[in-house]
Amino acid sequence: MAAWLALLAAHARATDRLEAALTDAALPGLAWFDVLATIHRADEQRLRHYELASEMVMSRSGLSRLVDRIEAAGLIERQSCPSDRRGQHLALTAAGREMLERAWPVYEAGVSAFFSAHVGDDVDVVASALRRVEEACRTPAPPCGESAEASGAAVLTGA
Amino acid sequence: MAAWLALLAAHARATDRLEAALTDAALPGLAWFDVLATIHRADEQRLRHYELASEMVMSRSGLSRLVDRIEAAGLIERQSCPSDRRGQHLALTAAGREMLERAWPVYEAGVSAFFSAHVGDDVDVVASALRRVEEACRTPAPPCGESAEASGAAVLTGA
DNA sequence: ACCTACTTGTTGCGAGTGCAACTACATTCG
DNA sequence: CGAATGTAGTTGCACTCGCAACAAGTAGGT
Repeated sequence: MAAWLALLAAHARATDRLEAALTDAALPGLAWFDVLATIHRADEQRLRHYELASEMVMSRSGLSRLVDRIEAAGLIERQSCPSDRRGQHLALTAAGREMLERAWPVYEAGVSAFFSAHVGDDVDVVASALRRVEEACRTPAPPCGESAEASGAAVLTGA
Repeated sequence: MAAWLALLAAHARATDRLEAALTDAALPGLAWFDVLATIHRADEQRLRHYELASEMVMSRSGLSRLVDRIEAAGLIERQSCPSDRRGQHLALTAAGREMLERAWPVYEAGVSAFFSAHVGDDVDVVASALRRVEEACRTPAPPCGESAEASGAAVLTGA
């Protein structure tokens, strides 16, 4: 429980600081950066809308408006998808790639200063533990319970 | 950096799940719970507004409105403070204490199911690492730099 | 005492988000 | 083929939050 409270507090403080650092550098916020970086990591540098929604933890409507804003800023563009006429590919523009390259060092330095430096040698342990948490919390609610016996809190596992 | 991404993802997924569990149980969300629990932890079960704001990571305006809502629900009450006539003490009502007792088991079970269970034996290492991060990110910008030499990213430490 | 500077909490406003409803398209089944 | 069901993305609405501006009160200097 103490660890959980520490997670909440550390996340809140660190993202606050990082956001402030990005703003000070006249760069877009974490949400924009996350979109740009996620698209950049994708295979062909482009992603379907729903793929992005599953990577980021965000509703489709929120993501739709976020994409609107980033597109209006000229950093990404919507490309109609030939194989599925209702879908769209999201791709970085040249300006988007440039922005990402410009923001990356600031982001990296911020993470280092506000997070990595204080975690120190425990970084691997922390990373793997948090990855386990993320992995376990990824499935929202598969209606048939295949994990309804682990803890006494069956109600909490999705049912 | 991988650890940072894991922190972001784990936090987002876990809080999402926990929030959903609270909603399913017809309980108030994490923010309300945080306020109630923080007041409960305080010495005389009451806190000044600004003390609460420094515990939670929230602006004064946001907190003011949040307190409005919780007070309207009858869970806390504003008491004028005798020693400082502009300030107010925030205290739990009987309904607030009852709500906290009712929410606590659900919250605890959720943290256990979505977080603690997956962290496992590394819980102490993770907790202390995250506490270090929180501690270091707490001070927003003390104008005189007493820590402007630790990393090369002097710009990021508050200046 | 009085004036200035700071602190505490509230309010107008704009920005961002989720839910539910919607359109458009795809897929499946009769 | 044609209807029913499911999926992708957008939009109306309400809600929450932070910033800047504000009223009320305190603290310090002359």
